[in-house]
Amino acid sequence: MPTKTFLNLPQEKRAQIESAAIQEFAQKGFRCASVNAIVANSGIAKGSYYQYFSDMEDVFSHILTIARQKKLSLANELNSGNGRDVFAYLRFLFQVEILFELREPELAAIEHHAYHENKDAPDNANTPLIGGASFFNEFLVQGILADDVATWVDTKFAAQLLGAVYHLLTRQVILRLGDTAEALRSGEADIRADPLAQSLLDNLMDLLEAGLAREPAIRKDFYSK
Amino acid sequence: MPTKTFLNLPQEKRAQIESAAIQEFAQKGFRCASVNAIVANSGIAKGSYYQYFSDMEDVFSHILTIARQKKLSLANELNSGNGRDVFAYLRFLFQVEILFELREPELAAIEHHAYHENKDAPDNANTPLIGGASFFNEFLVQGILADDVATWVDTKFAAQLLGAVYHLLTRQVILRLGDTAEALRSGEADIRADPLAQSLLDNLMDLLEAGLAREPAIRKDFYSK
Amino acid sequence: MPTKTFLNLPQEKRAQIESAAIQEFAQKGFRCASVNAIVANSGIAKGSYYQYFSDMEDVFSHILTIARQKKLSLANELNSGNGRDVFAYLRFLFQVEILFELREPELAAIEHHAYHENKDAPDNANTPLIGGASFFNEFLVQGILADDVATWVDTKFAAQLLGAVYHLLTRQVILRLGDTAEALRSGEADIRADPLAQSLLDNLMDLLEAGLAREPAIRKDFYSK
Amino acid sequence: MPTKTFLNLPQEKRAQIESAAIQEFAQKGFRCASVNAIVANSGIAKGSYYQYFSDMEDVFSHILTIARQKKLSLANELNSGNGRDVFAYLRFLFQVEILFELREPELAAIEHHAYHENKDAPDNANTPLIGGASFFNEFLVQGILADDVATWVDTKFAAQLLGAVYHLLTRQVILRLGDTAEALRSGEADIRADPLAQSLLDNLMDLLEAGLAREPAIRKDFYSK
DNA sequence: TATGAATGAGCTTTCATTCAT
DNA sequence: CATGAATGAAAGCTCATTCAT
Repeated sequence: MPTKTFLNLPQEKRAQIESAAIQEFAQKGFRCASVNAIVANSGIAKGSYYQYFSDMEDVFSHILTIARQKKLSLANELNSGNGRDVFAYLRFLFQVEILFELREPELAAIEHHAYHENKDAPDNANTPLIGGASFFNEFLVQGILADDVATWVDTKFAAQLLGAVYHLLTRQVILRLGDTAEALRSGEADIRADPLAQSLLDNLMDLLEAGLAREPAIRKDFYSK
Repeated sequence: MPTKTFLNLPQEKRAQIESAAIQEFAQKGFRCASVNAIVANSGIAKGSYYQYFSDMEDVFSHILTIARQKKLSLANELNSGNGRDVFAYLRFLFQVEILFELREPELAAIEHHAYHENKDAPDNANTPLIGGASFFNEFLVQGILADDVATWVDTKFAAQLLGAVYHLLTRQVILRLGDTAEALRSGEADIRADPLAQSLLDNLMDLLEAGLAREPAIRKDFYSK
Repeated sequence: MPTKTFLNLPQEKRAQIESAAIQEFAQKGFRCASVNAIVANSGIAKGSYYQYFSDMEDVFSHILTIARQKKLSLANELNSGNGRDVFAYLRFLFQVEILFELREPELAAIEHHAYHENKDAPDNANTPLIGGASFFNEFLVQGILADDVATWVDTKFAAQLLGAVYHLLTRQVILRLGDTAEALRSGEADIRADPLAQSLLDNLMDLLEAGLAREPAIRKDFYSK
Repeated sequence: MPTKTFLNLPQEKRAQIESAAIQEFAQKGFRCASVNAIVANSGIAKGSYYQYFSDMEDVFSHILTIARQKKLSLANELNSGNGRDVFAYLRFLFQVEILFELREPELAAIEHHAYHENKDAPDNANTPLIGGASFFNEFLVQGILADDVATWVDTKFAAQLLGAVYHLLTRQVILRLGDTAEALRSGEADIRADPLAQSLLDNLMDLLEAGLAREPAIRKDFYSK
């Protein structure tokens, strides 16, 4: 955890340092990140860095926490209510991730790195980790209980699948968005209403849902309509 | 590309160097790999390294080519004939990948690293890249033509999905294999006949196929049998 | 000398700081001691250190003074009266040193360090330095005057010898004490009465006394045989 | 142990590096010695240092070996034959040490540091360690066997005494030598013949010998008188 | 062609000291 | 008076690369 010294820093300075760290981690991931680069980009003295953080892990998990919080607040911002079925919620989660990737591409990149390096922030952090394997496992278990997900599904296995999709496919969605991406990023367009985004999400959800939902045949009818 | 000097090296010495590089890349990936470590583990002189390779990229793509070849020969070894439909072939591909991960864990790790770092070997390489996005895209296109894959499927999109699964889920399968893994690795057991392995593959294919195949309802009948 | 500010500190706080410094000097000696370590272990602010002491020398000689005082009070505690001859007194001094090493091992270590680094506290200190060369020289001079020490003895020379023994042999004595050491340390046993301790002191004194006493000629005769 | 690279260095360069290391260790001892200082004084690149030595221990024990060898060759140079009794040999050893201190003051200082920091070179070194506790212990055991040393002497204990004297008193002897020191150092005067040196040695030996020789009882009688 | 010594920039980390609050 | 944030120099050590042999 960052030292009290760091947490008491004037907002501006703190942001500067965090931004430098984010930039570094986004480019190089945790394993190749360099203290020197962070120090150089944040404009602080080298000695100061070590008064704020004990080591690289320290900064990294701090940044991951920031990422979680940002994503969480984005989710809250986007949330239109509850009472949705599991797949609707999954769709919602993907929307959040897409927006997160658009608005905070560096933080998203860091989370992806963390996912592949198995460097998720420790579980004891207050904010839950959206997109991790255990998150999706719990999600699927709930889905089965709610009768949304087929009982034959191996939840741990499928959770891995969802995790993979979550971390690798949203980027693909964004590539397809083209100019719309900028509009979504700036808030000019609403992802919940944008036709292109929704059509891409349809596509993604079909891929997943048809394999997970109880009655894919019904939707097939819909598509073949 | 490695220099002619390197390619003319006695087989044994070449293997030594390649092995050292493989070990290094498997541990640290491309970005964090160190020349020093490779040289130290290969028992060659520091200067020799620079006479064999122009830079780190050079070694890396050479190793990737080796990985491709090893996987390809494994595929050939496992291949029992043709005439299969697309999903049977996909199932076959996963079997190959699982075996590859068991037999050449370091090379597999390197491929995964490469996949996530977007460091696939250049396209001009002779051997095709099994598991890349363009590979799966072509695969799905053929699937549609063969009437195995639903026409509504966005192939590029689904190819990404397959890639993600391919690189992230085989490891999960292996975890489930338990002791069987060793038997498969040693050749004592045949993955094409092993009940546990096949049951896990069923699981995996169901997840994918039900979402991709034309008539998932039919299989549902099978499961509910 | 520590600043007035330091000397006016509440007893408890002062003790805390001194204890931290003692610990540091005992471990690393004067030359390798670190300001950071002292500050960290004493729980005071970094800036405060520089308000209490001008530099490292300052702390060090302050600690040496403490050591002298502690040893002196130990000597007084142990002292059973006067009127002893010089060798009896020397024996007494060794007892003090042994007890000091047992009861204040860190302070003793610091004194040893100081002795070998020629970092005795400055002479202007009020408390005399037991164990220094000039102390033993004066001691021997008195011994000659009292007719206890042979006149042919070069006092400055022999003082060095006593100093060396004093700083290097007491530790050896302690090693021989075994379990008795703990009893002496705790006060459970009295060094003046303990048979093992006294026997070791006999040994030590024999080594010294036989060489310092009045009539080497007798022994000379023996050698010239 | 220094690397082969170092041992193959041109004599001149090696000497330069060793000299820098010697200077550093003589000033600061092992614990406070700095790689940077050695590098700076030897005129080599920082990277080169680490190609020669693995760490500070490495250089240090190399230097200690040099010291032993130099002292040994000095002993051989000075040696006038054998068949001496133990005390004559001890006297010889002190002569060697005094000359060593005069001719190689830095190496001598390093040995003293090592003695007090318990950093003697490992025993597996080929050259024996003159002046260590185990050396003197063996020496005294031989003395008893040869009937030169009194049987009541606790050899381990007395060995510590001799070690202390050896490392702390020779310097004192040198202080007394005054101008003669320079003559001895340059070889102009022979320590074996110089009256002042011999008289100081007489003094030193009297101090030791009278305490170690056969018949303390005689002196005891004197004291009990 | 093979070698491995040489190098200085770079790394992470600790240091003693200052100074505004 | 007490504080502790700020700092840059310096610590030990690794790095990729060159080049003379």
